[in-house]
Amino acid sequence: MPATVLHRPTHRDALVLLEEAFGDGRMVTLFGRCTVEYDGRATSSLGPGDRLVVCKPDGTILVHTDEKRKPVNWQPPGCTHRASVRDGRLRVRSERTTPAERLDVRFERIDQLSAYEVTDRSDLELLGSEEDLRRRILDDPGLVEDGFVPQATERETTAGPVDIFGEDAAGRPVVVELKRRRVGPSAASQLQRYVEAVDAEFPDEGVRGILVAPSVTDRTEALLDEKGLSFVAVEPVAGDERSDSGDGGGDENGGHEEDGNEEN
Amino acid sequence: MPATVLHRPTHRDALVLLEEAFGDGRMVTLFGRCTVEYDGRATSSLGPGDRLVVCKPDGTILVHTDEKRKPVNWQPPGCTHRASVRDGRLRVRSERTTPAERLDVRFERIDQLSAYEVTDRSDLELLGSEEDLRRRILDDPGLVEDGFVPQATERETTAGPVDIFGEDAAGRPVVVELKRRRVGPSAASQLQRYVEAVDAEFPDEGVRGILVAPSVTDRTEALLDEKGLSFVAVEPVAGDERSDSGDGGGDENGGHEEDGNEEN
DNA sequence: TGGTGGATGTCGCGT
DNA sequence: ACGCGACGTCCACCA
Repeated sequence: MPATVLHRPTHRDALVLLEEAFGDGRMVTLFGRCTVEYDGRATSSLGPGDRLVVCKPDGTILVHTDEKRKPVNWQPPGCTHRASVRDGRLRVRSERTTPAERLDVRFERIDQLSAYEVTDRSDLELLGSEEDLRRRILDDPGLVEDGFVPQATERETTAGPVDIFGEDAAGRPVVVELKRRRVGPSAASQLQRYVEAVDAEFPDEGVRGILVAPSVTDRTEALLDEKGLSFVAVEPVAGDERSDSGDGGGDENGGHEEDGNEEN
Repeated sequence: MPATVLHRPTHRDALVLLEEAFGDGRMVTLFGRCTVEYDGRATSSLGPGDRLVVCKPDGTILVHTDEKRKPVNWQPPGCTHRASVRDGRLRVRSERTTPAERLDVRFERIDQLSAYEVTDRSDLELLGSEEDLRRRILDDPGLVEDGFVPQATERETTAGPVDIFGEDAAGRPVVVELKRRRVGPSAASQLQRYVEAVDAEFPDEGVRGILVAPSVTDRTEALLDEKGLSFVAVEPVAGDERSDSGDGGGDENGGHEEDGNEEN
């Protein structure tokens, strides 16, 4: 029984299924009119409205409105959720400690409650992260600069770990900070902190700092100049100069389409 | 009709309701076994598994597994979603430009499809943000330092906007950076950037920088010292010294409870 | 458990 | 549209 659904259940019927599902480790979705109160790292209050509430077996709760990618309220994994009926109304409460946080969802009307058996899970494979950029640089250090020799990754300094530490053609220490996308001032400051820390380790050796990213903003460029730091433009993945390549077919007719010969 | 649900629909039946719902501006949830491909700012691939897919009328798509608060895949608001059936299988595609991004969800099995009419919406009221901390300081500048006089908020500098700009008792310029929670090295660097920028505006006036937050990490403390910056401990909301007050009742018995006299 | 930094971060606000 | 910084950021990793 992969999915159970109750249409416009009473609050008591909803309670029964909810507790069953919480016990089973099933994922639950609730849709209806509700209010939400949160207290913990901050405090928030949300008046009545129609929302989708998702309860995961790992303790996560999400409250979604019809807009935006982020939930309007939530509780992170590891929380304990509990359902009850007060004054004839369903209430879902989620709590945790460290930090102490509580979320209450009170339903005025329940349109639908579903419980899902979740069995399978695959791992996400992702390409284009900073990790991929690092691999690219280590494969071909010349992308940073001719004669650059990487010596360590995540090298510890008093200011924190340096993405890539190495030497330039002249044998001077080089600190490389990697970013997978266009960067702002904070990246320049981060690099500067690392360079200062390494500079204290290697006095009078003229430690250099190089920011490697697809691009930088103007203000960041100025900041780098000011601090004597460099910038080198590299994309996180090889052929990716945002060339908008691919999509070689004029398909994608809108409307109601059933079956189609186009691959992809 | 606030909620429509199809239990184990055929892929074609699902298609019909999906397109109807996309057209109506209804919110949709799909549960079933699917694969997900994403290409855009990065590239990702997710093998078969049981997931909850949420499609919002504003163009948002979320793909949730049974774990974690963040969706394993998603598309932000403003995207265009479209459903089709290929080789007898439902596919939901979401696309946008700037940046060019595409998400494909292909279903192997559909356990449930629901469409919800979302009518009402209230605004979230939140307490304890940096904004609240700012109000606290402006109400009582002595929290920062005796004799501190705020002169401007969000004051522009070449390095960006300063949270609170003012003068100390001796008439020296003061840059205040606010953080609602315990801070790390990046906040110290941010303050330093602002102080340098203001210092260039007021040469030889000895511009001061003060970080106002609940607390700082050790390394950040050292960083502040090194740069001649100060730290002042202030909570974002008044009575909030994380005193763990309240909860003055031994209620909260677990288990199946229907109705209860406890308020709250 | 806390520190540190990445993220397809998202989001709002200003230019 | 881009720049910039906040966020109840979340999250993995590591001491």
